[in-house]
Amino acid sequence: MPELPEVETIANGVNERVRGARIMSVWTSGKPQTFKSPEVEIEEVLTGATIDRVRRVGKTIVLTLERDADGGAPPVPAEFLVHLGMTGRLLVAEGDVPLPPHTHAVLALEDGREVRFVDPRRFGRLSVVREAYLGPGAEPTTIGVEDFATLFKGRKLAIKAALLNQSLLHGVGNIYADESLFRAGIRPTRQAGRLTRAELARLREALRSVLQRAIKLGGSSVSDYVDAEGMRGYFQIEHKVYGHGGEPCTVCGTPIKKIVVGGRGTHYCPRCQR
DNA sequence: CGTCCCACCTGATTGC
DNA sequence: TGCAATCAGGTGGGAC
Repeated sequence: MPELPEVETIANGVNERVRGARIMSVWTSGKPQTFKSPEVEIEEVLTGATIDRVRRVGKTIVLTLERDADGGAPPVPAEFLVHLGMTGRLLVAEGDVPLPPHTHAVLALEDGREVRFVDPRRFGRLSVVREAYLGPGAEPTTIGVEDFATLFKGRKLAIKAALLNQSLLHGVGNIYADESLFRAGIRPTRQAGRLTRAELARLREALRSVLQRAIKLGGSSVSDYVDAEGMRGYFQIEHKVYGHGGEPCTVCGTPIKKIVVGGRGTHYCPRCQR
């Protein structure tokens, strides 16, 4: 479901609500696939900890934890990592509101509220790490033009597939890959290593502006995405190609094509994107 | 190592 | 209406 702008919206929302709150108890569902760290370890690290802050790294929501030194506590620093997969949600709710189906973790806070992880398809992952989490790749909203160009040098795969590779840039997913390639006028099937300097510069700028605009609008709500407060985003209104296969291009009127690149549905304008 | 493809899940939508 | 096929915002592992 969520890419960088959606994850950032959720992380910021959760941060505002639970920053400084203390976790009194933890419940986990026991679905093994959901937990990248052992459930007992997650429960042990989280229970009694204070949430120092919540931020986004790539597509991962990171909760930085703090503990009193005298509590028989595990070593600081510790971070709780929430990856939402396709359908994951991280919600803050009053404890007396019934748990939605497919809830896999509940952090009960001191004041009666709960942080809940809900994920029907179970592609999401929860884990704890003992050091500051940096993510697998470079940050697309701040990367410089030189570093951006270096990422793709000598690569033979399609630029669309390269944009989705989280160990190069992290945070870019299917929607924003298609939308940034459209705005940069680059066909998704082009070999990454064969883009010109000018095209790479355009792509970096398009990516950055699309991501920042989407963050401003609270992300894209394609089907059921909602932020920590249950609010939808509005960037889907500005999608030019994603989800518009067969419709006329807003720039030239040519029908938008939908093909498969790197196993993912890929939308582009055959006239505007070369 | 780089690249490709599929499995991992459930639910919504499409098509017969 | 009913049911099967198809598709979905992501990743990670195995094959080559």
